[in-house]
Amino acid sequence: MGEDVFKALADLTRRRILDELAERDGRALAEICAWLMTKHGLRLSRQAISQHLAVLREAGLVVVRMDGKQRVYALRPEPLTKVDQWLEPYRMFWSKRLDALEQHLEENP
Amino acid sequence: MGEDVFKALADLTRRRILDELAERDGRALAEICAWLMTKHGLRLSRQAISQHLAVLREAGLVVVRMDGKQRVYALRPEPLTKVDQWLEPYRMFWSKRLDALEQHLEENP
DNA sequence: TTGATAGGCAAGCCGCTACTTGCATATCGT
DNA sequence: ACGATATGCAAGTAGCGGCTTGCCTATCAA
Repeated sequence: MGEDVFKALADLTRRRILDELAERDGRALAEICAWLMTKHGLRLSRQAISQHLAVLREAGLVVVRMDGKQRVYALRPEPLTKVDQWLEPYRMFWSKRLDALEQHLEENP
Repeated sequence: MGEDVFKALADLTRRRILDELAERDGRALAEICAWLMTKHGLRLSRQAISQHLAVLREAGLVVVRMDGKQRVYALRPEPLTKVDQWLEPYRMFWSKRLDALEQHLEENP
């Protein structure tokens, strides 16, 4: 737990898993697998996805709930605030350019 | 160019370099090195930092300007908007509480 | 109980990545 | 022109990360 969130997000498949959980939270491994296959055409073994989920769990981005013989994965977006906070000082940079653009358009209609 | 921004951000040292450039933009390699050493106690060779900067350049997060025998690196935060955009759907999760608080305050002034 | 379903654990493979070392190149000062 | 400064390029290494395969466990259904 508490592993680097940025590293967890570095992998596209893991981001897709999070996206999937953001849309429909509380899904079993098999469901996530099937969804990745159909939507993104990924051909990954069940274990591959399972290991990705383990990484997400390490980063605290996901929690598991036992439900019968299924393990239901649920999104836990709190660690993403660290990314959001890190991003914060940079936001002024691209808002500055937008401001400059706006001003330019106002002065040159 | 156009390499994965998320992968570029996965490394702590690279994030620190960006942070440094965000504070004081347009710095030479030697300056960045010295700063990382003193502030974070890192013991990395000049080449290591140089390679990190190459990765950041690949990701479009940094541009280089030749200035005499120095190469001045400048921040280019635009690619970070991709991270910001990806983060967007998740913001509602942690802003829900703030929204609820606001609504409560509006209804109970 | 037996079989089928759902998934974790462990070991191995391979490519990528962070880092180092050594060499080459270009610019500035003298 | 020469040495010092500032940096890139190339090759090599060690380790990590993503993936597969094989085996084991646990739960449900008949």
